[in-house]
Amino acid sequence: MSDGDSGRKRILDSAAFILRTKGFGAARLSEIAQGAGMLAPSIYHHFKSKDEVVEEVMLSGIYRNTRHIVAKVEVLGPETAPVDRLRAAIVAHVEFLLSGDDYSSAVARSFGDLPSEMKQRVLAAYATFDSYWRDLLVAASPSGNDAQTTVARKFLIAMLDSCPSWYRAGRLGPTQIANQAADLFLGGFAP
Amino acid sequence: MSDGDSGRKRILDSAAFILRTKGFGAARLSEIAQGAGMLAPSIYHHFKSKDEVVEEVMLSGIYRNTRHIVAKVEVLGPETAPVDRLRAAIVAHVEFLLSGDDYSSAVARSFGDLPSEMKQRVLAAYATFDSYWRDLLVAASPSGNDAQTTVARKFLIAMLDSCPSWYRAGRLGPTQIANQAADLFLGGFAP
DNA sequence: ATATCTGCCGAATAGCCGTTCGGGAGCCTA
DNA sequence: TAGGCTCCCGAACGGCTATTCGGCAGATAT
Repeated sequence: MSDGDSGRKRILDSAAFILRTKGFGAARLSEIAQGAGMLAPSIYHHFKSKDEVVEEVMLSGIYRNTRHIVAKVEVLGPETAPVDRLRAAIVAHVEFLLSGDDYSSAVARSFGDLPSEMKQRVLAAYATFDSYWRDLLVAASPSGNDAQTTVARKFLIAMLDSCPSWYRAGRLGPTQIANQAADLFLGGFAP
Repeated sequence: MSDGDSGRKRILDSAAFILRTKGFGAARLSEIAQGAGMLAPSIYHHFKSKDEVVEEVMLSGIYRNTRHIVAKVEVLGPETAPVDRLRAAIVAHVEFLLSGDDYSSAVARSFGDLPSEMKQRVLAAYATFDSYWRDLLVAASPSGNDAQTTVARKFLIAMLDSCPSWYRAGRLGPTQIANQAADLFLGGFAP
């Protein structure tokens, strides 16, 4: 959010921050504008509506989150065990969320509250993200049961996405939380 | 929500349903009133403000959810292993959420979006619920590490609370989902 | 210097939503 | 019959918010 950035980017950065911290329902255009160093009407010079700003934040969040995870997984050798690929994805997702990326956190926080019309449009982009997780889980699944991995995926993503809502910088760093998430999901709490 | 109920209860039931399905940010007083079979101003005969309605829904949701879980756990004999007590709690929580209790689902969905002032008040009631989980986890924890069980608790509750947002009645019933949640959390995905 | 384009502001508007107020219908009590 | 109480409605108000519009400063170009 430095002053050198273009007005458009400043608006998106500010909106991502607001959506992450306050959620969609409490995101006011005036506050987004303030974070971008301008007043509310000035936003309309860059965007057609408030919803357009929000939608672009959501799409950016999904894209960059997906890119980050895929990169961290695919950097592993092709002979890496599926479980280790899944572990890498979990760690990458949590670290990305907790490292302070407002866009991905905004998605985790506000996606469920989006107006249904916008939600369906964003869902198309989300499908890429979702199916990547599906492939990872299916490959690593011992049982191979389809319904089970689907439910497990829902649980996993909900679990990981909750991080930004309760994590506070303290004794445990993002990497430790990320590894614990992987241990917990893969190995269980009381094996 | 039958017609025989008092106006006050009809309002609370309707509000719980709205909060569960649309979330706090999109909950309109007019829609709550409509679900209760009346018009918006009539609500003020029973409650002082919209926030008061919401707060009572949250408190009821927490109370009845806690009661339900505690009952299902404490019915087990005193010699039941801690892991089995934890398992019973997980199953009870998921079943309660998915059985269609709007109050507990409303808490799971809308608690994070509450205005901070109300949130702190509700948090006091939530502490009972939270500490019960803490005790269950500590007792069942193999490591006994405090920070680890705290993080595990956050992950667990987030995981379970997400159920109402993605569950659709179909092949898998609430009980099956509940058992799978317990298996997943306790045993892990790829042990 | 004139014209033009970009990026922003000030003022104003329209709509939605929570809230207030006065009153009316039904019912119980005396 | 008269009074009072419960529960609800109709109308209206005020505040907040997204949005529109006209204009102005600064940079750039001609």
